[in-house]
Amino acid sequence: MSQPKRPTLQDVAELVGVTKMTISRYLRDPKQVSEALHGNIKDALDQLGYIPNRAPDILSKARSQAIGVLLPSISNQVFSALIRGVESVTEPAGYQTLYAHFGYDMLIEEARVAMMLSFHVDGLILSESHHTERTRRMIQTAGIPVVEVMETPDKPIDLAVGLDHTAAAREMTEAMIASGKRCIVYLAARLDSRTHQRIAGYRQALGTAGLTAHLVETEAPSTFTLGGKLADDALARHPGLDALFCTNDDVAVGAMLACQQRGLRVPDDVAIAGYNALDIGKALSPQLASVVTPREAIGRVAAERLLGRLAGGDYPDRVVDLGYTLTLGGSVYAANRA
Amino acid sequence: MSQPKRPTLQDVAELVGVTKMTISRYLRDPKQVSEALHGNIKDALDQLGYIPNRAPDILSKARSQAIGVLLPSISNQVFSALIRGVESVTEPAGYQTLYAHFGYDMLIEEARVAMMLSFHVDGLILSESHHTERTRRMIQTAGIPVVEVMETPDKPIDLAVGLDHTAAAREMTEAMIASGKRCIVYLAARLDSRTHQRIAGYRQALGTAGLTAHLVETEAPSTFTLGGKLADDALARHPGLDALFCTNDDVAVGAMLACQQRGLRVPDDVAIAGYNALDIGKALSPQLASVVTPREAIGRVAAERLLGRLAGGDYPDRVVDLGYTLTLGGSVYAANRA
DNA sequence: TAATTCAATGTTACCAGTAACATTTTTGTG
DNA sequence: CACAAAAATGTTACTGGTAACATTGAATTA
Repeated sequence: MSQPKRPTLQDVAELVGVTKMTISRYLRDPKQVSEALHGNIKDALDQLGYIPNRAPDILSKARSQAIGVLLPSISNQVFSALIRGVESVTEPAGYQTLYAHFGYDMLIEEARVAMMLSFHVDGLILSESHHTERTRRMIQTAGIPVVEVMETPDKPIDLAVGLDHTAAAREMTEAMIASGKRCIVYLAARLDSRTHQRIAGYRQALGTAGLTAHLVETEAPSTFTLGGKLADDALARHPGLDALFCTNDDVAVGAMLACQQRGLRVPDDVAIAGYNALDIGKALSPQLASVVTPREAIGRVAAERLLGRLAGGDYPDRVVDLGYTLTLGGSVYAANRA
Repeated sequence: MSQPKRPTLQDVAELVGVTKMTISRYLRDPKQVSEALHGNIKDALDQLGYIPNRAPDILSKARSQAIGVLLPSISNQVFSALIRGVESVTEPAGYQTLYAHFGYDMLIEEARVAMMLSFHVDGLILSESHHTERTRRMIQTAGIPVVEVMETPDKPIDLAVGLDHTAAAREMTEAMIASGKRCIVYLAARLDSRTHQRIAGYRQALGTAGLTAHLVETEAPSTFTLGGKLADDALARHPGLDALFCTNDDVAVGAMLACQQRGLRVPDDVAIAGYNALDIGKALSPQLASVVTPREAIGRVAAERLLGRLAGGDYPDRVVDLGYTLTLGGSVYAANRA
């Protein structure tokens, strides 16, 4: 259909009557070119519809001016704030941001990392801290900076920014115990590494208090309706339960609605806690108790450090812990109840 | 840190003792290389940690084997199914899928299209049907196939796969009227083109029935808590309202919870309808009435046609309408109520 | 056994932007 | 006005995978 092939800098240069180097300079920094040419170059660029082409200078090992972000799942509310934080830094710095997702699967992650590297991204943000050996080697070989986000791994590939999920889950469990609950069941969906860390924190708190852990778990990805099913299972298997600690807010919302539909009062009969403090929790009555994670800040700091590395910066403290807070009013402590 | 620079095909070739052309052939199709060499090549590839490099053949106008997908917002539940559909086609076909998001902003979309084109994606999937003139021109100039998804535009850039939002909203409104509702208020958030189409359908149905349209709207992006606020506003401004048609399920869930917290019975006092049929709607009681949109199918068909175009295929019927269905039981008709 | 065919591998050229260096033009100053 | 300094523009070389064509050598056939 469109016969006039994609124009090159050469085409633009010929139209203006200069060499392509001058056009290249204009594109990178107009101040390097005499003002007299600005108008002509702009017109020619516009007339031909020039589209930048990163391939040549990616090839001659300049930089791509792009960073890659790998997400376990696109369309997960948890990551929208992370992305906002990342782009609040990369955008003004003139870096493009490319996304891919790997469905919580290390082998797919490996393939996605290979793709990102095949496009010569200048840096990577990974949102998991468990990788295949080949993934680590590829990144090492590519020699680009990497930031692992969300967790605080013992052995980061390069840098890491996150929070201590074990501590957060422990503190939430302790709060439930402090409110008088004695039979706290943990509802777990997809058993990724962060879920395991949360379960560990939950177990620690129960152990210290001399209470028993009860897990109701599934490999299925978490959804609201799954939360309802898990709550039903928990009530059937542990009739004496007086609290549910859910691995995330999706499950918690489903669980809370299911409990209320059975006529159980929250938090008096059953306390319920979630994780991540999504907006939906605030729309419920009582409001959902949850762990507030600093996702936007994590994205921002991760991007700052990544770009810092690209600028030659050094970060001796390779792992940053940005902490968390708890919102307990509502479905755990009745105090703030509407 | 890693001084041994990224290995090239040349490095691998020298290790094996052949030319890089042989390695290139092995990578693209091992059958083209004698079996005797397979083991050696594999070992060398592994030992050096070779990472594919798309820049050279992108440059020499071969293809990138990647397609770009532009989403209004990453982390929107609506698009997870779309992506699943897309990748169910692109993955087996050996195409990589790159994502970017533009926050419902045509100018940001323009920048993202430019980025995708600067990386020489072979095709694009756009999830909006309104674009800047420059965006259209760039795509035209690049000469790559494009599929616009979700809507059924009158003048697609190239191909389009979606559904008729006006008809869907009209039918949902008609169903509410048929159930006896007379004062149906539309709750609208972010006024993107699909929202406008839905509002048009809502107005058509009301007009035909001789009823009056009432809009409560905001430019803010939709959230669950926003749904609650909009419902409160609607109840204050239209005390006689007996139904709420919400522009999407997020708003509808917030609205329904807010109504129930005020002691209103759903659907007897207030019927509530959403749009998109997300999982959360099924966790509510009564279940949320909604418009079921074939998002996964849209993604699949869009990707099939995009790859078809790349293979030289032609599609005289440029726009495909994949339809919709309504789920009415629950928050509109009490019939299926739990 | 010579001629033919084909599989396996090698050779060459190419893509387009830009870093580094070279040259030309303009500006500034005594 | 001459000459140095600075600004503007030009020239050259480089990047690495692969299409297209060339060559080699082994197998097959008349």
